[in-house]
This record gives sequence, structure tokens and C-alpha cells, in this order.
Amino acid sequence: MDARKRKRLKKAGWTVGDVSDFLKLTPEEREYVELKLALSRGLRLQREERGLTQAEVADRVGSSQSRVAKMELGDGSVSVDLLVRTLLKLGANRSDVADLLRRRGPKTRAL
Amino acid sequence: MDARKRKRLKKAGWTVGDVSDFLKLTPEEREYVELKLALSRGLRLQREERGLTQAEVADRVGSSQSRVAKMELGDGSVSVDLLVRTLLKLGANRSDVADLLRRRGPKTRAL
DNA sequence: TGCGGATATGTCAAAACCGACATAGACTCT
DNA sequence: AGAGTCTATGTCGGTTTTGACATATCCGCA
Repeated sequence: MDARKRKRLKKAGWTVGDVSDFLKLTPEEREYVELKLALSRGLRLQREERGLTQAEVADRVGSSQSRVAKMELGDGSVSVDLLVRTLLKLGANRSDVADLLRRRGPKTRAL
Repeated sequence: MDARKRKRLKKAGWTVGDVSDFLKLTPEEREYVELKLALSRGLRLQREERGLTQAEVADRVGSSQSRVAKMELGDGSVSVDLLVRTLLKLGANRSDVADLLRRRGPKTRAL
């Protein structure tokens, strides 16, 4: 990859690693990852809006701080199922979840 | 989020039992069930639009006919995760999934 | 009525997931 | 620097989910 392009991308919020990693995924895999990250971001936003800690959220939804951290990071050990159930327990409804799915992540906006 | 409770709701059509069960669910549980049913219906529609059998879909997404049947029925043993991954493998994207989530089911419209 | 293709239901071993715990890192105070 | 608070990471035993298989039920159609 061209050095100038790399520099430009970095400035725009990209890292070179992210891009090449991305390109290794099949379309379905990429959609799946992004879908999950959209829910992750939504969860973190919900929590921050309410000024809660991860431990408090964990309490509220019957989980643990470490798992909430993993949820917000889109960790591989977290299923879409868990993310959805957690969001619903925090008061979201189907339509809220649908909204989150539509939202693009900050890193992919530049595409 | 007990799977037994969900399972009791999977029967098609209106019966007195189903309705009273419905009223026993917490809001989160109901949202979860409906969200899942929305994806189930979406999957069946996708399949029927393409004129495929459950066995063919199973093949295409690396599963089995019986599991596809369960997916389309919103069976308690099927996770939202599996439904989403299956839809994506059939060519849907995040936005398509979001559309499905928003759609109300024919059975709940009468409420 | 009986056949054949499609869908539904039940079960199970293997894989994936989950809550919990320990611990490390990041950050802010004093 | 040390203590306190919050978030990130690694691991693990118990639970849930999954593909596969067997079998049953449904639905035309001859």
C-alpha cells in the first residue's frame, strides 16, 4: 500500500491493520461483525447516557462487570443474542434495536 | 429468560392459553419473543420468495433441515444469533435485518 | 387409498456461550 | 507514591445452542 494513502487514511481515523483485516472477511462475516459492533456501541452509549458503571449495568441485567466490558467491546465470546437481551433489559424495544443496527460505526464512515 | 416459557408461545394461531401466557411476560421478554418471531418470519419469507426448500437453505448456510424448520418456527432452542447469521448468509445486510425487526407480526396486530 | 416431497418434532454429543472470579491496566485524587 | 474507582483481559466450570439424525405429520396427486 502506498505510503501517501496510508498516511491519509490514518489521519481519517483508520489504522492500516484494520483495513487489511477487514478485507479478509467474507461479506456475510463483515456484516455480522459490524452488526455486532453496532449493538456494542449502542449498549455503551445507553450506559453512558445514564451515567452508570459497567458493574451497575451488570447488576441490573444479572451479569458481571467483565461480561459487560466484553459486550461493549464486541468480544468474540459475546453473542448477538446476549447483546439484544441486555439492551432490552435496559429498556430498549425492537425499534430501538433496529435503529442501532442501521447506524454506521465511526471507522467505516469514511468508506 | 426461560426457554420453557418461550417454547410455550411458539404455537401458531390464537388460543386462549397463548393470550394469557402473553400477559404473564415481562416487557423485555415480550420484546424478545416478538423480535425473534420477526426474524423467523423474515427468514421464511426470504426462503419462499426464492422458491427454496428448507433442505436447500440448510445446505446453503451449513445447517440441517430440522434446524431451519425450528428457525422458521421461532423455536426456543434457536438463538437470535443463529437467525441473524442465517439471514446474512442468505444475502441480507444489516439494514435488511433492521427492517425485519421493525415489522409487526400478523398475530400481534390485533392487540 | 397410497406415494413422494416437504415440513415439523424429538433427541443427543459436540461446540459455543455465559457468569463468575482473579487480575491487570488506566485514570484521578491527595 | 499509594489508594480508590472504573474498565479490560484471561480463565474456567456449568449451561445453552447447534448440526445431525430419526421419525412423524402434512399435503397434494395419481
